[in-house]
Amino acid sequence: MCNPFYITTPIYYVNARPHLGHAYTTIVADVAGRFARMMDRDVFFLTGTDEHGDKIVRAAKKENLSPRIYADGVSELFRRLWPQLNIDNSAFIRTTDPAHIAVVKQILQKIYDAGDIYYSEYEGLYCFGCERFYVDRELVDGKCPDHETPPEIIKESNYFFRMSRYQDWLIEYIETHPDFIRPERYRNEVLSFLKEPLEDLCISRPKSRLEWGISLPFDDNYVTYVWFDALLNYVSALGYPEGALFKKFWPQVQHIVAKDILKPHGIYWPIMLKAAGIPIYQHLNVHGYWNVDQSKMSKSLGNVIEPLDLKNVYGLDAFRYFLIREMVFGLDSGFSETALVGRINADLANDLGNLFSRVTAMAHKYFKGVVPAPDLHGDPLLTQGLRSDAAVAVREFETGMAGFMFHRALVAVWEFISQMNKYIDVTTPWVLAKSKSTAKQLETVMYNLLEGLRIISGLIYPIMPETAASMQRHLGQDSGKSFYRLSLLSQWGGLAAGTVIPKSVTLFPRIDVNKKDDESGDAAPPPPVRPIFKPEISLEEFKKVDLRVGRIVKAEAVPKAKKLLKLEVDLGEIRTIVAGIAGSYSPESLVGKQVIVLANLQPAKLMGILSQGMLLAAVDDNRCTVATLDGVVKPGTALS
RNA sequence: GGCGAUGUAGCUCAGUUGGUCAGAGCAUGCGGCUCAUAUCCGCAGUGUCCGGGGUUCAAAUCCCUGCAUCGCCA
Repeated sequence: MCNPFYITTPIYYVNARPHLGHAYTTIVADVAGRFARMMDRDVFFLTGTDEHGDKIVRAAKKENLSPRIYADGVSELFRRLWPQLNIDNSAFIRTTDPAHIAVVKQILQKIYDAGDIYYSEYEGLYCFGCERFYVDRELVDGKCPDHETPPEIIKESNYFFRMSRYQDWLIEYIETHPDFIRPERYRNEVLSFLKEPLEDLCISRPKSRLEWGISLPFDDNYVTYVWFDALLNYVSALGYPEGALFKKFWPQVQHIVAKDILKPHGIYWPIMLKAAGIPIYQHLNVHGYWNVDQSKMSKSLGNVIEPLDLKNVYGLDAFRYFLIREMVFGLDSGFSETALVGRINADLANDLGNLFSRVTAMAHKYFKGVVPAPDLHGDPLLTQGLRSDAAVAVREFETGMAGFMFHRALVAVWEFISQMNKYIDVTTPWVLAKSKSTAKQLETVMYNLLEGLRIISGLIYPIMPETAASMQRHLGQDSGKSFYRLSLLSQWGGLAAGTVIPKSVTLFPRIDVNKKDDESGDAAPPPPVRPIFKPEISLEEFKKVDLRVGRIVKAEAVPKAKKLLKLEVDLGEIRTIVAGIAGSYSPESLVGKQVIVLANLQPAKLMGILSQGMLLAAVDDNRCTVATLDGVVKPGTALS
């Protein structure tokens, strides 16, 4: 195979858990990737997670985790979601991967050496509470909107990427490549933004403010601005600059993003590529938002419905179909259970499912499940009718898919499904079956219908891969083969006469809307918020942790420290432990308490005191509770 | 505040260069068929094409203006 095709989703920022928007983008990428396989192209499909930056540090702090552990946990949530959505990605990149970090440094150095990065001092309004700069218009009455305190003017030096130098180049590039950014509305948005002078991009953060990032190769006092780091994943994942994947797939790349990150992808990214001497990507495909209408969600799952949970209720293929069919790529769409059920009943159950069921049932009734041979010399109305309709459907499907107008591709398929239903009505196989004299016509009609189903099953493959395979099996085909290749679908007559087809099947059960309403009478408890767990470890790894029972024998406040207490704890031997629990415990209340101590933690100095271990405690909204035991045991007893 | 987009049947939306352009799907009503998941097929609608003004023989389609919603920018 040649003709490489590279498709990407954005790497998702791990400050939030996966939601419908992430799922949509990734399903679209999956659909585009599977379509490329239909075209016999060699596909590389990349997704992953973006993990650096101060928002991650803050999100981690909220959960009382280190940025690394926190990012590991959320990244894992994404990684585990994709198989549930039948996402066929080739790789999953993380910006914390060492290989990615190395590429970022390499490219930064290259751009720096070329003179497109410079060092400069500037002044800004900084809120120490938020640990970030604000511009005037973000302030409320001159105060930070979160902390309601006036920000301070501070000076800071940083590195800047000379984007302004490439402004005219980019404008010209977009104008000479009309569908570089599509749909057109987003291209216009970028162009209108570029009418104003482009400011250089600050691409560093001093480590005094932020440590969670990739160090600049030419100044170790700074880390890289998260967008500059993140965008480079698209090339680092391919092993830039010498990797075989990079050489094969770049720049045959289609990026897919939601409209909120148009600017980084439409402006920063092409300029970064240009500055780094890398060929520019093919297309940026921008989609809109899903507005979730909670009022049109049934309450049977709880008060607030996660749209993603509906895939478990109604089936994954139906869910994928709905997302691809309902949203006009580029525009916003409404998401509701009502709309989902409407699509399932009308399009999937009534039109496609029922068509499949009635045709295969007739094949059994009239031919004992053996595909008859068509009579090619009969009435052209019978022999040719569906043939040209199928050709039109395949052609329009291809145009729609290739142009990222997925809903139009599906409309074309459903037009053909409708023509199939009409064909049955016109040819009336049940009448033909009554007389021996019309046996040939019946054979032709049934062959054409079964052949039409074969083509439909191939066309729906990228959107509903499971249903496509199921249809193939029920047409007596080997569903493991690449039946979805467009070259096979554009040719009529691929189904062999004599093929034995299995019993009829219900592809999509109809959903009884009234029944659904009855069930939703009582409000169920809200679904629990699933916590973020750290990545799995082995028992061996856990055994490295030495937990002991300790008894606090002495406790005193540490001078000048708000939160710290100095404890002496009996673990069989007396240890000094400094614990940050003064906000919740007075020293005297602790003496005599039985606690759990991490005994083999590397000692650390806190306020000049060497702490030889750590108390286990649960922290909830800044209040902390020390872990104790259910009964009294000897100090120094190990926990396991 | 600047720029731009959108405003078409109950709902979701098509309508390329002004002249069968007043449409599709869903929902509604009626009729037909019985192979099929009470499914399918046919028929029927209803619309001040956001309001107002203008250009033209002719405007949903072009221009101006107002309103509403949304987006980007400041």
